[in-house]
Amino acid sequence: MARTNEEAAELVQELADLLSITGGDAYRIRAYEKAARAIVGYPEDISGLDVAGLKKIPNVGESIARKLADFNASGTIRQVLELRAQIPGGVRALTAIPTLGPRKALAVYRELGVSSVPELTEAIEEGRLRELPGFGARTEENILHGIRLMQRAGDRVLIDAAMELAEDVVAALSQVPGCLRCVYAGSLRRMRETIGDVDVLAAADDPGPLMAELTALPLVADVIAQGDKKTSVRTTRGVQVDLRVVPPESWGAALQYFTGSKQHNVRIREMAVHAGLKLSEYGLFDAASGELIVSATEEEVYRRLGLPWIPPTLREDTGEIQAALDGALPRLVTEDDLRGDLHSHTDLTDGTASLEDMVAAAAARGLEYYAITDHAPNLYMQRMTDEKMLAQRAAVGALQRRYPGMTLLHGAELNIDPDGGVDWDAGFLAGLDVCVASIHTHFTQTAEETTRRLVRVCENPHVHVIGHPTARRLGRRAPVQADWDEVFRACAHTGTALEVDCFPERLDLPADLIRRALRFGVKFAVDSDAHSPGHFRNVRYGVGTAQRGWLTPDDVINTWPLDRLRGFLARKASAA
DNA sequence: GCCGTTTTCGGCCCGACTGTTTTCAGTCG
Repeated sequence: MARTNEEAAELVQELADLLSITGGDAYRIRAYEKAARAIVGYPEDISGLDVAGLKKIPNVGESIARKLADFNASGTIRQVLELRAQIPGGVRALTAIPTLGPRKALAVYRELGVSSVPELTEAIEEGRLRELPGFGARTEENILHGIRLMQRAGDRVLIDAAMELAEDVVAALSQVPGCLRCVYAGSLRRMRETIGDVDVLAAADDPGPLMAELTALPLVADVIAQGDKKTSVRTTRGVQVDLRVVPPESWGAALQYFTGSKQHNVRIREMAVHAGLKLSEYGLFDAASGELIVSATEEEVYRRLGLPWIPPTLREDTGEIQAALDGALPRLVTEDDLRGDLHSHTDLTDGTASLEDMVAAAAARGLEYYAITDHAPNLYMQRMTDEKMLAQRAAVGALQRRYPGMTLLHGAELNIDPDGGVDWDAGFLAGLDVCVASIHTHFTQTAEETTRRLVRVCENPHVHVIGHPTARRLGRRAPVQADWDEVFRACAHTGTALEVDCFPERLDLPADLIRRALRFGVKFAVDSDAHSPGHFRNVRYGVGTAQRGWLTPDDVINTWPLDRLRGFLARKASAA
């Protein structure tokens, strides 16, 4: 169901992008963008809605509702097709390059005929770009830097896109008669933040029908390879899907093998060799006799090697095997462990849902406590004021009466200024239950400056959580540079938690830094940063990242009972 | 194009920063 909304939202967003290139009214473009975000976040599947139902989506009025009805009927939007005919798709792709927006994209297309990233790179290398009015050497340099940033993400896709694709494929294949089991494996099962290709594993005595079903899926653009054991396809969005079909008795060994990582498997196979065994995707065998020992479940395979089952999110050969041998594997935090959420937005700032709808959705998640933390005034575009904040506090208080089972917390997402200060003074901040503070500007300070900035904000007695600490956006913006050990030391010392932001393009703090911070005794908050109810779906990815950072429930303050959490929040203020 | 305790028109996401310019356009959050 999520996909319908996302496909529709993508078309509306494309409409906004194309209009911004052709030069439409800015407010109209913004209206499309707002609607697109609201559609993604809308909890209901829009495919079953008529015009009247569609108009209930925030920021969707008569005109966009009719376009969505058009989409429901035909799978596309007529105006999008018309605009695509005027502007090549490659030109829109150019606007994905950081520092290159719609106006510059149109200029290079009109003046130089450039309509793809490779053509743009070539034009820059030939020095043709700097000839255009409004362009110069620095512009060329910045664009090249932006292209490199994009290419570092390479052909990998964000985890949510890969996950939705994998779940669709698994659902389709599971329906095939003779399919005994079907799951996704590979880096997706390990919850890597970006995914190169999607690995799907199935068990069946006869692979034929499964291979046929995969190649016949509507999302398949072309078939790369097709055989008895393995079939590879590329989807219409350019993602490769590999399907492996194994006999049912090999299931455990195959799942272990295709989950990886490669490095983890190398170590595990070495252990097998030392024990006089041989491990392959078909099972664990006696090396001498070739006799099958175990293969049905992952647990059996690990156990026969003297190991407990190792969670997929830890299988990176970064110490998990030794920990398993020592009986010291962490009890990883799960989505079920989360009692609360400490970072979310409403339409008072840049969220797309009302306070009432966000709180209702939080209650539906079964949360015991939920913090509303809209943006603070220094992020000027959000137009927050003291008055709005106080009015929201009153509204939260009134709403609390309707939710006896869930405690509402009122807070804010503060902006960390270049020196480590925040939006409000101590007096105003003292009236808030919880404060997240985040970097939203000045991303290119030196490491020394950013370190000082973050340490200083930790020392603020009213700041409880540092939001998306590296401020990275995968494929869009590099992380800020800092002496992280110094920051972690300050967090531990001051009792400031670090956020694990669940947005797929953030997943910030990243797993490797989480693990490093853990050594300093830092606590964490796994937060949705939801701007609409639909964003609560992202929590699984943040939990995956937390697991990759080896976090246990005790490390994550929003798994704690409310009393313990309040103690953590209060200790900071009382230290002032 | 959306929205409305400012209600069917006239607001709406404003200000900083960068790089290119001699006064401002484009991009970003």
